[in-house]
Amino acid sequence: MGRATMEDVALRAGVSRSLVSLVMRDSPRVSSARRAAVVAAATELGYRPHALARQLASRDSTVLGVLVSDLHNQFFADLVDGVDQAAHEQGFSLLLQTGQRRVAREEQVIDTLLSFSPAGLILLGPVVATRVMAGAARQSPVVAVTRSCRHPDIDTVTDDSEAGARLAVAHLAGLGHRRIAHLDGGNGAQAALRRRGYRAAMAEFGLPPLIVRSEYTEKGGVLGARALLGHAPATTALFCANDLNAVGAIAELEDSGMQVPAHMSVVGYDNTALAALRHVSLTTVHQPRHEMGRLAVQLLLERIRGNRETVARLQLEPSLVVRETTARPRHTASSTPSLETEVPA
Amino acid sequence: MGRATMEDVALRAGVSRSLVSLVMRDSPRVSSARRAAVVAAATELGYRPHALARQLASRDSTVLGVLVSDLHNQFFADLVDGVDQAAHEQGFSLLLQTGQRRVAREEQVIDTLLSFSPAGLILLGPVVATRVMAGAARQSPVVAVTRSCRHPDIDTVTDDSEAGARLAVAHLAGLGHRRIAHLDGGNGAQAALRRRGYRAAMAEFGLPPLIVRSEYTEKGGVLGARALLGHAPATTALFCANDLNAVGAIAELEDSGMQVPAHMSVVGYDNTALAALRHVSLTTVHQPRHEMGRLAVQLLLERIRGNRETVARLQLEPSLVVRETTARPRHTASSTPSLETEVPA
DNA sequence: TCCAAACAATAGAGCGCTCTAACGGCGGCA
DNA sequence: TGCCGCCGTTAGAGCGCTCTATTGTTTGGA
Repeated sequence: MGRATMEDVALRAGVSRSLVSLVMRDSPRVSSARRAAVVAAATELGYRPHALARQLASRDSTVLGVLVSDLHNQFFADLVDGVDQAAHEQGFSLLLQTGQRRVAREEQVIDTLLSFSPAGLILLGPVVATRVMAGAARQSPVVAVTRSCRHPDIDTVTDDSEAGARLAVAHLAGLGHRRIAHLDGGNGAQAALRRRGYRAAMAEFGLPPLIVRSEYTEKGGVLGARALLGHAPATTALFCANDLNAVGAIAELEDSGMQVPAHMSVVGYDNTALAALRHVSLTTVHQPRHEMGRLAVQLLLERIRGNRETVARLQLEPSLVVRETTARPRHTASSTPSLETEVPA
Repeated sequence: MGRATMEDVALRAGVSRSLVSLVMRDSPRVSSARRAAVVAAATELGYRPHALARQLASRDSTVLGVLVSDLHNQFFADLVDGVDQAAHEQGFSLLLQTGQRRVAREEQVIDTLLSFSPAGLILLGPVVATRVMAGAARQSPVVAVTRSCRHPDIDTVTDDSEAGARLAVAHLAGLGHRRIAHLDGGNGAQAALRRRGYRAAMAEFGLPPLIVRSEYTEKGGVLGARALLGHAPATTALFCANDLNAVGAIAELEDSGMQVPAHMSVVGYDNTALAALRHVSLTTVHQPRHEMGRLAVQLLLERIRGNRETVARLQLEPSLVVRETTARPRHTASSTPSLETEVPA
């Protein structure tokens, strides 16, 4: 397998190794004659620069370390995709490992990633302690995505989940709903913010909040909806922790003979491909995850290239995507005329 | 950021660099006294071996290059997850890039991955020409997943898609269906095999085949179902290219007033998380993708460790997962009694 | 005609590690 | 007592590249 080295190319082209190096790096100060000779020799030998050796010698890396919480979750897969595309455009490669939502494993992964001295580190939905991230930040720039964190050395990219929750509540209230419950995301990332946004929005509309403990999974949605039907059967609308949770809730509602949206309106969060499926057609809050991945890379590059020293905390605006799981409540015509003026079309 | 080197540790521990190297590699022939001193010095300095330098010097890599076709597709995300777990267990890291289903990009990605001289290359659903894979195989062991390929240097992991197609048809025929159509996967990986399996199985049951050109996407399912309803409205069962395709088909069927499975039974392929959603509850053919990812790593390690010289072509047996989108046809009771004997329960 | 400046090319010292060969010191054996 | 072999340790030569400093070689201006 012994691949050709720079030395081989130099020998064949009748020049020094240094000259080959210059050609490989597209230096302008090489005569076109020599350049041609080197290029010819290189292609003849099938030469390809050795990335590791290059990075060792030049001590700047073209690798970005990526820790992703969980690839089973479509949301993170999309984030990785955004990261990959942006990195690819800038000539970077990804060294990727999954953390499986376990703290110990994440710590180990961060350690491994750092041992490659990457140009930067991107943490997608990390659950590890801020202290650990800060430790990593002393070796290499770090960006955390979907995880707010106040450390001055760690850039973050998140969506404004409070605003997102408000969008959902406002939409439902605008349709005339008054009993709007929230199946929350438990201890998951951003769950606290969505809860807070929900509470604030409900207060704003003068409605009583009702939060059911749940989590970011389909099963969580099933159980949450079941609990809700038991405790508060009069509820007419549901704001779910995320799309997966919403789909679970819908399944449970339908199993108990209710129709969505006729008997219950449901809103999800994330606007994953799942929500967009015609068979599901879920009204949801859009989080621009592809864009978030791209931005994470951009922030990293700013640090790598020394264009920025101060911390960056990007918060993207979510938007509402109305599909077919939300509608006016059925029997509340008498209580909603005042709101109708706000909903022209 | 200047991190500690082996030299620093050696100096601090009062030993040679070579000795530190031995300790870092857990060599047995180091006195426990010196070992302790080195370990102490290393932790004090926060020393971490430099993976790149190590690989350059020892010329064996702990990195596996991974080309993944498309992370948006849950199927591939799951494959990557399996690969990641197996690799992690064996102390390998993944260098990952996506090919976006484009040949040119895949070629470029393979080139980039090789420039890191990885221990091996895993191609998940590649669309690139066999010739290119063979070229890569001269630099490093290569395993292709979900892509059969006859080259003697390229190991493969696939499912037996012909058998999978047969499972689907046998299930539907067993329920009493006679007009079973297939929305195919076009030029996609394994699509030709599923077509062939479908044809063979239909022939086996003495049924007339009907193949509608489609693709591995939701939209393909929508369009395919529409075309089917136009051309062959008497069809009572549908075997779809994959789950995504099936979900699209179901949406279209429901939009045209049909009920699944009352008016049309639908079977998918892959058994992705999507199919398992209670709201979808799709009968489908299970492909053990997590396992396939693990096996890919295992094959690579066999080559890397020199335990095998001959080509390996693993073909996994798919299995049928019956859920709620398949049932007996409605009005064909008179034509099916002969089949009922085959379906005891 | 001469020298400075500009340009092309190269030598050689690393980058942080591994690994072979060799070293010194010790105990065991004749 | 002398020699051999073993063990723990180390020197030093790379791995394939980058990059600074330096050497030649032209060119242009005075």
